[in-house]
Amino acid sequence: MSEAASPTASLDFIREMIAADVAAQRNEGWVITRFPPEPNGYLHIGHAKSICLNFGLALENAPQSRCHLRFDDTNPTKEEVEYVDSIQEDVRWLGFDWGDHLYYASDYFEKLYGFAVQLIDKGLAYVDDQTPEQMRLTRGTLTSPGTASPWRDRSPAENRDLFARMRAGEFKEGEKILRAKIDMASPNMNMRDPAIYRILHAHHHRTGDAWCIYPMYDFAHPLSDALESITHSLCTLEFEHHRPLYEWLINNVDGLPGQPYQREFARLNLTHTVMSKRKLLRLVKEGLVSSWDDPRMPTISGMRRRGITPAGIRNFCHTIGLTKYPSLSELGLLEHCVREDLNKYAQRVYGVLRPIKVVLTNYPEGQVEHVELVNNPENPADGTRKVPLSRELYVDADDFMEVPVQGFHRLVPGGEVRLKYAFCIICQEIIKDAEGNILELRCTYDDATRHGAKPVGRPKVKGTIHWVSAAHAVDAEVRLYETLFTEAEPESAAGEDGDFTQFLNPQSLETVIAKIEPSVADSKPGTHYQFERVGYFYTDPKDSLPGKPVFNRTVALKDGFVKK
RNA sequence: UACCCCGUGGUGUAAUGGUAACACAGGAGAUUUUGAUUCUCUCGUUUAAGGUUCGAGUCCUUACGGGGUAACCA
Repeated sequence: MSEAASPTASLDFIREMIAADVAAQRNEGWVITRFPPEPNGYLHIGHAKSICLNFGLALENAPQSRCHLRFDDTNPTKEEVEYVDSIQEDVRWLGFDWGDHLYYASDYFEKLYGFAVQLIDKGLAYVDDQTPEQMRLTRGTLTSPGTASPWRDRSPAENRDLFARMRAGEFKEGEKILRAKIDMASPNMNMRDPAIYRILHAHHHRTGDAWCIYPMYDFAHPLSDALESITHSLCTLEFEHHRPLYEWLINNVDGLPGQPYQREFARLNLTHTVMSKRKLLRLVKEGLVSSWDDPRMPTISGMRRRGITPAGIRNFCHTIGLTKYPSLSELGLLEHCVREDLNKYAQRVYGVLRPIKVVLTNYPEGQVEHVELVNNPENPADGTRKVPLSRELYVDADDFMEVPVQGFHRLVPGGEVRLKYAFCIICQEIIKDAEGNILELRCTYDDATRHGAKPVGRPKVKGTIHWVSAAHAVDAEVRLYETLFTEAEPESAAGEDGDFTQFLNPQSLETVIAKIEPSVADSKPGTHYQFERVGYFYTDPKDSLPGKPVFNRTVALKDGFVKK
């Protein structure tokens, strides 16, 4: 893959560590990583960072490497098959492949149960009868140690019996819990006898009703990693304090096939959006966006629907690097990566977003000619296409100014502009209705300025604009997206008690009926285009129909024209 | 007010004790029948104070700043 680190490029701290492990022949030089989502929601661009890291590592360290996709499905009350499916689709779409290595933590429930019994036998786990409330109270605080549960010193035999009865369904939820016996006075809250198995009389999307006790993340995760012989377990910074517990389990459970270790990196933060599942859910639930795959959402499915490309996302993830610094990346960088990708292959077409009619008064009525346009100047192999041209046209309202500002060199009254690949026109007259709205521009064209012709003694026409033939143009719904939020950091701007939704951008979606050249009328849903001089657009995979196309603006083109 | 992690241009990263570099963004210019692309130039940086050293962004100490942590969530 082009974005893979070249041998000369410097390594981030994770890759450096892994390179050292490989050099030292740790695990015989194997690098086995995993991407371990909980199937309780849709993936977003933050997950993409982790996906690119874990799957990227496998690619970079081939052939002694692989990356597993493992669903961390240990909480049946939150998980659904729908998410299992969408996550797989998203990872594949991003361009990665787990081969045969698709796993579920729930596949290990029996083994995990055995490991818990092992800890009980070693006197390293006990069944606690305290209520969740009592446990919270006796755990202590950030500044004071916790106190031991009265049940902390039950014998292994009693614990084993109780744990078996938990599994058998003899107790109600919250009545009993299995805890690791570590250190109630540890400054690390995670080491204060963490819960490792709880009672949940819930239906699991894969194991059905086979279980009524489920392992906690802190217990299941390291042991699942070990069972899959994962060598490097990479997660985000908020799990840093869980590392001692991760290592405690790896060190205290016997018979593990692998000895993984965990390292943490900073999660992705992006300007002008929110990333937490809870907040994204709120946007969907309150109808502030249309769905999880609303093109304004930072979800993978939303970005896909918007026309953001996998390579664009991968390059973005590569460019932002990997550190422990809690950075905030600019949305503009993602947009740059997407433009850079699309520029290479998106076919150019003409689309007029805000049409103004132009009548060429000296062009023969009823005449139609076909102008040859280049499909992609970046790639001549893409060839050309013919686009009809006639007496009545549409040009973009943005390309006309009745009272031009300084530096504006498009169409102005009495001024000349080039219709790209056709000829130059001069605006002779503005026709308005009673309210003063512009109805049409009456222009004359100059046959001597046809494409390729180099008339001598004429001042160079600075402006070149795109156009469509009015009679031939097709109406298309075009969705123009802006940032979802007006603030770069909506959460911080809202403050502790504030509501981030107050910074929702009222202009984040504008729908217009555009006039597009006829060649894209039957565009296949899911096709990328560059509307010349305007931006990159994507035929909406859900709503676009042949003959009735719908376009989403992926990202606008950079506009070098700044009004003074 | 406990513990852990982190501080390099506006943003994101690099420099592995030896000339602070790259990308994005911003600015200027060239090219251009996309005000795009491409190309050139430019802007601007080691949080602070001590210490170690011939030499510190890098090692040590302290301060300051930012983030994280007290689910039977992951």
